[in-house]
Amino acid sequence: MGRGKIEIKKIENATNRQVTYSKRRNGLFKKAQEPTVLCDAKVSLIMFSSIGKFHEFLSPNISQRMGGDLNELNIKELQALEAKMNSSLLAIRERNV
Amino acid sequence: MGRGKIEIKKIENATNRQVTYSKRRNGLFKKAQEPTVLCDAKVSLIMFSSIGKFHEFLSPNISQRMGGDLNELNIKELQALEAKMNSSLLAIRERNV
DNA sequence: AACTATTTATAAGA
DNA sequence: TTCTTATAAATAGTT
Repeated sequence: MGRGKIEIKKIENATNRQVTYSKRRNGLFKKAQEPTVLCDAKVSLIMFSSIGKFHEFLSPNISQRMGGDLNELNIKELQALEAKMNSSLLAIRERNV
Repeated sequence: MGRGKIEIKKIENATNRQVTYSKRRNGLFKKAQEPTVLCDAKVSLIMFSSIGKFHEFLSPNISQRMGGDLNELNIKELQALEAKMNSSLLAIRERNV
């Protein structure tokens, strides 16, 4: 990466840490989106920065994506998972975390 | 990437699609783990392959990670989010999706 | 599973 | 913050 290899350890300077977080968040979101297209995968990605800022990526509706491959019971479980995650995310958004 | 640029569109061959899913899942999990160390971030990553196989990455306990930076109300919200996600994940694991 | 030619991501600098 | 660019890292196609 960049101008020379880095160690994977906490970046102590808060400004540099935030800059790296933003850059890597962008990269990670792109890397999360691509297999949803290439591989017909479902991906849910939730991130909090060290100062508690919240970001998420969710691939499109899970029952549409998985519809041909899973039986009806599994689809219901997946929908229940998605509903619970969505309600949790809504709760946290309302608190403006 | 690799031997020539690729288009981001669904890989039609099922074997190639599964191979690419596995390679990219490994890469994505590494990319998800690094900012938890570098940037003191919290990351939750959930993936389903096109055949419904489930994989996840969760960074360590959120209240420990965020403890110094958020007020008590925010910590409780985050713990509630984590608890709901964990119960959802447990439910889906029990169905062996 | 491993290799490797290329593309992609990104750390540091401007 | 946004852009550049030198270098490290990821990976598609191949073996």
